[in-house]
Amino acid sequence: MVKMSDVAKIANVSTATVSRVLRSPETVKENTRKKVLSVIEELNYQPNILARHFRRNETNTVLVIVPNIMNTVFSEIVGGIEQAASISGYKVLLRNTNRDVRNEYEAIDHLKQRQVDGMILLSERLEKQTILNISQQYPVVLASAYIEGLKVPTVSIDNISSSREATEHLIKLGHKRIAHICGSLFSLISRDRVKGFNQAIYQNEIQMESVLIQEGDFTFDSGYNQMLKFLALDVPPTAVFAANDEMAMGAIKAAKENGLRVPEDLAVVGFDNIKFSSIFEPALTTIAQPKYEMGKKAMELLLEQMKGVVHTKSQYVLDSKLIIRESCGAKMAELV
Amino acid sequence: MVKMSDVAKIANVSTATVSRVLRSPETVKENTRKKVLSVIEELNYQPNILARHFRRNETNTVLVIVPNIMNTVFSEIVGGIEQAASISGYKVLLRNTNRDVRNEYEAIDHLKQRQVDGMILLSERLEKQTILNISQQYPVVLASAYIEGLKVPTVSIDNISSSREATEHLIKLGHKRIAHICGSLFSLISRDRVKGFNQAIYQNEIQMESVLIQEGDFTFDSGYNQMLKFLALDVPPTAVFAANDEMAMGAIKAAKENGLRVPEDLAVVGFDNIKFSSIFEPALTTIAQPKYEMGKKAMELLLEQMKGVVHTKSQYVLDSKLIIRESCGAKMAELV
DNA sequence: ATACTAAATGTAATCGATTACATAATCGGC
DNA sequence: GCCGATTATGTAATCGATTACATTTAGTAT
Repeated sequence: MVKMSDVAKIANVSTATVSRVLRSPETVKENTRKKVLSVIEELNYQPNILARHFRRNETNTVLVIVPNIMNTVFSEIVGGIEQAASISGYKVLLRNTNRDVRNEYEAIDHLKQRQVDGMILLSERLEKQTILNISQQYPVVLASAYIEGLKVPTVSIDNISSSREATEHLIKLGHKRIAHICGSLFSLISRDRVKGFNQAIYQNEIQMESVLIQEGDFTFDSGYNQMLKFLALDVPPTAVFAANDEMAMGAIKAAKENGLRVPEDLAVVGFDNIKFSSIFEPALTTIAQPKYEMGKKAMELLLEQMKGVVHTKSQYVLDSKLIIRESCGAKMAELV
Repeated sequence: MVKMSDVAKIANVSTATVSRVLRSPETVKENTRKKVLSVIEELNYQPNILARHFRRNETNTVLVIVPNIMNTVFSEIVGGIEQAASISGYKVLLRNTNRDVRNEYEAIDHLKQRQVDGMILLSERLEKQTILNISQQYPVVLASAYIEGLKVPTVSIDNISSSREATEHLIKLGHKRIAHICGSLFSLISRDRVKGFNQAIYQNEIQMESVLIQEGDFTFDSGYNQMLKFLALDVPPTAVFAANDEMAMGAIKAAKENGLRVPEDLAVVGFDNIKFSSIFEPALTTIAQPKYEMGKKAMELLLEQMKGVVHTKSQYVLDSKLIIRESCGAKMAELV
């Protein structure tokens, strides 16, 4: 392995100069710089990055903690992160937690051991206090979940308002009996979406029964199963708001299998706007999250933090948008 | 920052002993070990991993190069890689290339600079010779594309045979005019799938016209558009084999919009078995790739390579399987 | 030409764990 | 209790780039 001292010797300069040519070329006279560069070329010298990391105590790497990379919502956020990171010469270390807190703690060790310069947390199993602690010591950005009152840089959408908007959309279409299939309630996102749903219901003085809220786990099957419960009610709902698109699709499948037409007999709204929600039949009305942009923004915030920029603002709420397609019946209504 | 020498001083031993306690505890007497461990505990000592990486010239990190992490086929493979990696204490550095070769070359520099101990390549833009070169110098595993005659450890399915099987399935169902929507032909996978398609056609002495093979780019829209071309033919095909599920769905959409029923008027088979293919209506008949397992196997091979194990076998072909659902009409045929 | 400032380069310490080699402690057998 | 073998521990060099500080060179004004 060619090392810096080899280059220095042949170029007839000191290693300090070689180092400067690489890290702050403007401080080296042009002649010298050219000479050094040509020797580097000639010897095909590659700096030992590990030595640099060690000496500088930084790695140009960020850790991304994801519950499950196989979920398209997360993989799109990661896509945005990766894009922003690589533009700035940063690398992305990916850690799947499979929703196990122990894996999250392990991941935090990477931070403590300086294996990464910062961390983006897409996960939500850690205690509020733990997150606060580490974010006071290391650059950390949360993405996807807004935690009330937590002064840690966060990129998210407003889950409460979006859910309210989705639900109000159903109310405006004339529905009076509206159900909600929420995600696992240990997740803050799910709780927020329930909150928004309830706000819409109460503000519009719609009748509410607790049986009209059922907990799923964000999977297609859980959407299907919870819908079956609704259908078994004496008076089933005429509209369902599901906390994500997958469950919305499951609910629609259950409805169809029971002879209901969507949207004619049952209106459905989902959340996330995953790729397939437009392909699905009926095309899903849903709340679009700017997933890729959330990732990008999160990485940009992290970059600034790592540079030492201190933000007064800590919560970045990106715009979400209700996308009206077929499953809610609005388009059908227009035609009438 | 507490360092090893601090621990050594307080425990009244040398740094060598502390290091041994951490790296090969069995070589240290129990008393000493306990004493050292308790001091480590007491001081809350965290070894400086960067120093270790530097000294040992290894990082316990592998690089995964992916065309696009937002594509579920790749994110599932990455899921398998991550799982196998974290079990063995390895970290995963993720690099999206967006199908730009320059990004692949950049990624290779990481290997040369020893920033990672090995690499898994899910991408296919590099020259055969380039891949061979780097794989002779560093631990490398290819996943997803089998490159004929290339002696580099590879995990893949048999794309040719699988395509043949998919096509023959359509032939057995009585179709005589079968079309193929292939993926971008710069991709080896696409070319292999075309090959398998052709084999089935010729071996069964089915009529063939070159207009019955159209090139898409693995997107829903391209499937839709190519299907429109087929529908515009004087004698349109009665069956279509698409090189991935997304294009199959696009094709089905186009068919439906033109008044055809699937599978009654048009049989369709896809490839990949992405999650949504079972939800789609009609549920897609498709070739299931063991994506997660491919990732896992690739990582396991890489781990062995990094340990120095030399394999005589270099191509690992995992089982793929034809999953018969609704879109091909086989179930309908059974009922008759 | 001189004196002074600014720019360019060099010298050598430094980051902290690992490990080859050297030394010391322990054990077993007689 | 002594010797050789084995096991445990210590000493100190080492990995290679970075950078504080020292020194030299170039540039400018008088």
